[in-house]
Amino acid sequence: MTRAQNPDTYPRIYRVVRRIPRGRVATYGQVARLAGFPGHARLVGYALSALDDPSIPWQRVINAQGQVSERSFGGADEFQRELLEDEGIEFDIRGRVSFARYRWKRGVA
DNA sequence: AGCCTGACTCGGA
DNA sequence: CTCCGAGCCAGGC
Repeated sequence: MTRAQNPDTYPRIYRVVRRIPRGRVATYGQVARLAGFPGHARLVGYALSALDDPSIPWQRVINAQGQVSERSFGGADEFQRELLEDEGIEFDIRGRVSFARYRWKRGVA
């Protein structure tokens, strides 16, 4: 069965994202793995793009390079960075965050 | 059905 | 460290 055919797929992803603490970040691949879909990072990005629930801290999910992924639809990436900076996360000159300092270690918050 | 695209990642050059 | 190509799933045409 494909993920989309399973109505529980997106909720599982959202449940994981919801556990990311304030001031921490996780990668798409990390979320996919924790949700039970190892190797399917794109599925997470897809699920988040379809997200409409404001209670989900989608801004804490970034790519494996430690950067906020750029959107085709303008502004959302800048908004995401602002939200993260408000949580105390710092970006370097290249727009990357330090995983050593901010990466969410599942459960060990 | 085939082809393209996108909020991705990884390994090799 | 950066750049490419391949592998990945879902949606729209």
